[in-house]
Amino acid sequence: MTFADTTGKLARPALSVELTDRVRELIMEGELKEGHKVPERYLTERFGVSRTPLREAIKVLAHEGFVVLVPNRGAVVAPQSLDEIEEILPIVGALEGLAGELAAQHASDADIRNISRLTDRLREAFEARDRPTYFQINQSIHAAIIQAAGNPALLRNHATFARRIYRARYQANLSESRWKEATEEHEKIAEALAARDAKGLGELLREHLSHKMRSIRSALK
Amino acid sequence: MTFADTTGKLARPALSVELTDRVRELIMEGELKEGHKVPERYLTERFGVSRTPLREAIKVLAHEGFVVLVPNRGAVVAPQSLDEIEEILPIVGALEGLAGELAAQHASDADIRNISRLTDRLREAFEARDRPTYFQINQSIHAAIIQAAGNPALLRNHATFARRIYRARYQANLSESRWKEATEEHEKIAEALAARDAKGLGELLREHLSHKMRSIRSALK
DNA sequence: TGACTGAATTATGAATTCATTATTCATTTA
DNA sequence: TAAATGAATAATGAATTCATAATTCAGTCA
Repeated sequence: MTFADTTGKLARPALSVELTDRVRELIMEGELKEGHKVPERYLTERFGVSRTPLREAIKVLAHEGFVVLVPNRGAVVAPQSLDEIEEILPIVGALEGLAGELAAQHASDADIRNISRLTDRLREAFEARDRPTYFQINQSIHAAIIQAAGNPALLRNHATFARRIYRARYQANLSESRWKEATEEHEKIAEALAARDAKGLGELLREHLSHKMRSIRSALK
Repeated sequence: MTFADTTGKLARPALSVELTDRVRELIMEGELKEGHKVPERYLTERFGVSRTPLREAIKVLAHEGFVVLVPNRGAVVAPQSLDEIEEILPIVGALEGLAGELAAQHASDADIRNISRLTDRLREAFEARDRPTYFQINQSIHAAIIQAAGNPALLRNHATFARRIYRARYQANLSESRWKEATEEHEKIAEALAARDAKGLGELLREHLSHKMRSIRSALK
């Protein structure tokens, strides 16, 4: 007997899994505000479920770091302090650095072309000073590199951490000079990938994220 | 109103948190065998709890990757294939590399002396060809470096991944030549830390783990 | 007024119950 | 005999119930 699911559709996922994603979105979108309690009753009514699967979801979100459990007082949305970001962003950097090394080894030529093309568009968005487009392409590039690494556990773990600093990473205003520098770093990243320079790409990505950290730090202070 | 807990003892942690640790131990010790179902009924009776907190624990373990949820068929202990290890160990390497960089910056002088002393004892255990002691000290050194990094999120995340490959990492027999090499690497690691060479230490740790991966791969093939 | 007390209310943590889905196993049929 | 059927059994997912802890709030007293 095997669990292989050739249809992929007959059994729908457990409610708690669905709820984990939905509640996480509420936190990321800021509807559930940091420092506030997670309103169990409201959420069960909103999603039309009982407390059991919701509480399972909250346990998982606590493990991801989105909420903090307080014994006998439920869960509180974890605050997004600068300290939090200083903790998380270096981890994202280490993971993206590894992703770069793996991507340099495992990426398909199509992956590389795709990232190269995205990098060209990133440059165009910078030249046009089009921030929303820039951020969106930037995000696509980082996602594509993680994807190209071909390591599912890395992909999942990165996603968890990246989501926690999503706003800081993509909504922090960056200075003109840092913006230019970041664009140039992305071009070097695309080159290292095309050259399949694993070590170099890993190093470039770690530095890129480290610069990003510096930029956020100065913006928030 | 604040949640500060000056006593740290009055409220005991939720059952589900306790159960997460207990069940994880059962998996790590091999009592719950990979590929087998997680026996809900047996575990509730063994621990004297109801299914509710146990199932919350299982959800968290699924998120950690120790078990896999199968809709309407409960949870299965995740297999420890070579593929799994090939996925996880590089992530541990990236995290330890970061830990090294941070430790080089933030470690106290006492931390450094402690790790240096442990490294001396590691050398002695190698000279005596005392594998159990070597493995135990080895583990202490890696744990001390992560600790010294002073990043709680990194500590937690590393622990989760490290536990998943615990057996492979510390019980895989290593060859005489690799053993010698690993011991020497540890001495370089201690030196780089003493010199507070962040980049160098990060690089050394990433390489150390990468060699470990190679050693496990050849042992399991 | 303003801090304190304690009953009423509410929320939480956990056990239990219930509906649904999977599994087992005896029986039938080719 | 071997495969197929379907009733009986067991396990799962989710809702509900229950005991306990926290919070609120009216009343008391300085």
